[in-house]
Amino acid sequence: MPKLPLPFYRRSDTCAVARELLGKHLVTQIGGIRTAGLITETEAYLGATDQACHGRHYHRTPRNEHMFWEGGIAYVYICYGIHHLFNIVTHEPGEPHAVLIRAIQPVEGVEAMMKRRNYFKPDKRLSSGPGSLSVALGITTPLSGISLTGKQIWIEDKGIQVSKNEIVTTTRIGVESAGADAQLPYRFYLKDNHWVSKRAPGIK
DNA sequence: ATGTCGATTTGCT
DNA sequence: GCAAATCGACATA
Repeated sequence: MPKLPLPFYRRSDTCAVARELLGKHLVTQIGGIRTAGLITETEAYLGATDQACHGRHYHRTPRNEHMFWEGGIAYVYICYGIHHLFNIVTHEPGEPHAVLIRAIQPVEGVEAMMKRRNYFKPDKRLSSGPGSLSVALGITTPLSGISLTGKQIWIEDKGIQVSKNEIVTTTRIGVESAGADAQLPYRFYLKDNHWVSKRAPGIK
């Protein structure tokens, strides 16, 4: 199955990338183990002008350096000291845009995911939430900056069609400190899908 | 140097 | 339902 090519990521419309990633497969081949899941939930972070984005005002640090690189690479950072959050960098070099992958539905290597997570039974918590899916797929900060056309992490299009009315668009999680930008509708998830971290109020 | 807080998860009260 | 876990960035000293 072919990997999504670089032009898919190198667009300036990061929200479009975030929406189109829904229904695609996120695949990792780490430590000789292949694991994959269907992307069910994403968030867009729109660079210099987005107050919730690590790259706001083009502010550059060792942690967020990879956000400024070319679209089509991984940006992995640590949150709350323990969680490794996986993002896909979009846009041209110099514009710190990215899509946070917030949840997946396990498809391949479920046994390996359960082992990594120390679970004995499949459970929604296995990979619904950005920190937990990173553990399930074996994604850690040393992988930040690697290409998504390489041999460790990539996206595959399985031809699953996601129509507009199957996508819930709502506000991002945990960005209260971003002021007015916390209200921006930059979070997307598959309606009716079990493997989503949190549902928007009143939406099944 | 020290303290606070975050794109979160978990176990225990 | 709450608080601990504990890295990197930043503010204050």
